[in-house]
Amino acid sequence: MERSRTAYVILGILAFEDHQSGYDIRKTVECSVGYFWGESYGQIYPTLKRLVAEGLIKPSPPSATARTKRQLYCITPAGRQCLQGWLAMPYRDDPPRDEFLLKLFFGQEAAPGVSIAHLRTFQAKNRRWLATLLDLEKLARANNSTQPGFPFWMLTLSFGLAQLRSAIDWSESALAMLAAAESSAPWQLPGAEGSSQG
Amino acid sequence: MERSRTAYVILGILAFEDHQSGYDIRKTVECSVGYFWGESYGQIYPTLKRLVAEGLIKPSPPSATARTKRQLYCITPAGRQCLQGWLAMPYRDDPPRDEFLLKLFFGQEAAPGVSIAHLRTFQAKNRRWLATLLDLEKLARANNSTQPGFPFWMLTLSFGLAQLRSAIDWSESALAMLAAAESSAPWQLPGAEGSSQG
DNA sequence: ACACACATGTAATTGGTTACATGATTTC
DNA sequence: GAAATCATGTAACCAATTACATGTGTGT
Repeated sequence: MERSRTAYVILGILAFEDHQSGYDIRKTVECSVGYFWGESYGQIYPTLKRLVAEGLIKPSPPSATARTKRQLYCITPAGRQCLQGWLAMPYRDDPPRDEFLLKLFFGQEAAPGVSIAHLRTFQAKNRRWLATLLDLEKLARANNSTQPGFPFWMLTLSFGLAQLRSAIDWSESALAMLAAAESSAPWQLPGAEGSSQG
Repeated sequence: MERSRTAYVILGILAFEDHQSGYDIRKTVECSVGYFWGESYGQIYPTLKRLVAEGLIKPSPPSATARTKRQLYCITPAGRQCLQGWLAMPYRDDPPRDEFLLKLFFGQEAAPGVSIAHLRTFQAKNRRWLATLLDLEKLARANNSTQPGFPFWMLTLSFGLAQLRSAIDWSESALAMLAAAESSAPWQLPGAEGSSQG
């Protein structure tokens, strides 16, 4: 019963905006749930066919005004029901995987400066994300605030903002700590030449 | 050059504590980086063999006091160097994947109460994690505070604590919001019978 | 006609989990 | 010596990415 979650993402996206192509769906995913979910074409197109075969979505007839051959889809009642069923099931936690934290954890084994560099990258990425989400928020408030799903979108958005702010704050103090430690005590590395001066 | 990260996790673990078996390593992973990384046996054992073949780790001879046949390993100088090389490379961001947020995002399509239930689960899980990390922190401060890697461990730990606290705070307000919305306006679902009172 | 971006699709690969099978140690 | 747990390993499977191949529309 439990299949690839790509199917449900597609259903979810089509549920609040019908008549999208695979390409459209990918883009919609990117700029709505992109902060916490991703889908690739290699996953989307096959799934679209399967969903059609199962009657959960159907190709929508090209509208009179359409001047391209792109295949658009819309969700069927069965599709909505399927989506609803999935939503009601307990969510599953994907295995945690954060390579940044992993490298930081092993920081003692790294050459001097490595962890600081990672931290700076991390900080920059998080700031960029923060800016993106803030833009998105403004945009959403302006254009979509009457949509029925709006409160839920805002919820996930505010989660992202909170996490990012907390991550950025943490990275500040972490950087301060590492910088202080490095200048005061350029620690020995078991197998690295201790030459690079502070 | 870039291979499965399992290899580096193993190297990293052995780098600060030698003479561990595959089983040990798994356990060590779980209770050190478990908050943000996981490894399965199916991944660890084959990798151990490969690492031996490549000379990055080696089986340690059973000590005189050992009374079991478990195979222990230690890291070689080449292994340390390999680890160091990997640590110095930019970390890669794994594709984001958070099913909880996904379901919350589609909350409008869900039956009443579903999102609230997910939120409560989320909150409970986060509180449990928080307790776990706090325990871990106490333990680490008591036993390992003189270890050279300690500052880095604390860094990842404090990151986890900050993220969890922010997540819990958010979940409080999110729950409040949803509860208010549900009681004031039990919204219509497009395809659900609108019977359930309150 | 040509170039370029838009759009769709597929095949190969992979990193990883799960489930299963089995052996070794301890405990009662 | 039977049961329970510790420990090692493998085989099957799977979701998902990547790279690639190709078609389609648009602007010049």
